[in-house]
Amino acid sequence: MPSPLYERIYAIVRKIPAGRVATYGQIAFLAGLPRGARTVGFAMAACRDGTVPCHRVVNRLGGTCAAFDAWGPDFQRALLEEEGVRFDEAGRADLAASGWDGT
DNA sequence: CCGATGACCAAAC
DNA sequence: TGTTTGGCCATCG
Repeated sequence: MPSPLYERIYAIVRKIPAGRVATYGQIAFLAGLPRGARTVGFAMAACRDGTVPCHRVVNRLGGTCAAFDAWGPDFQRALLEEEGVRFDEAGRADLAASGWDGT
């Protein structure tokens, strides 16, 4: 059972609706860490709960994370596309259209 | 307690 | 447009 901060981050990630993606900075802000995007990534790295849709969490570039690329970048992208997330020609998630505002 | 690391972000070149 | 530099927060040795 990780620190309460982790649970808070996980709770926020779990609140992300399908078809939407949130950035680490956004989650960090909602978690109370306006500048702790790195910490959020660290928490995601330990997201072995299985109940956290970490695949809906992407970096500000709208691209997939290195860890996801490890098992296959297309995996996360296809998964998000399956949920309805729009992608541009650059292969990055369209945060402007499918970005999660926190609602 | 201090130093190093990391699924990052923003600005600068 | 793509790459590089510095800084942020939390965890581990």
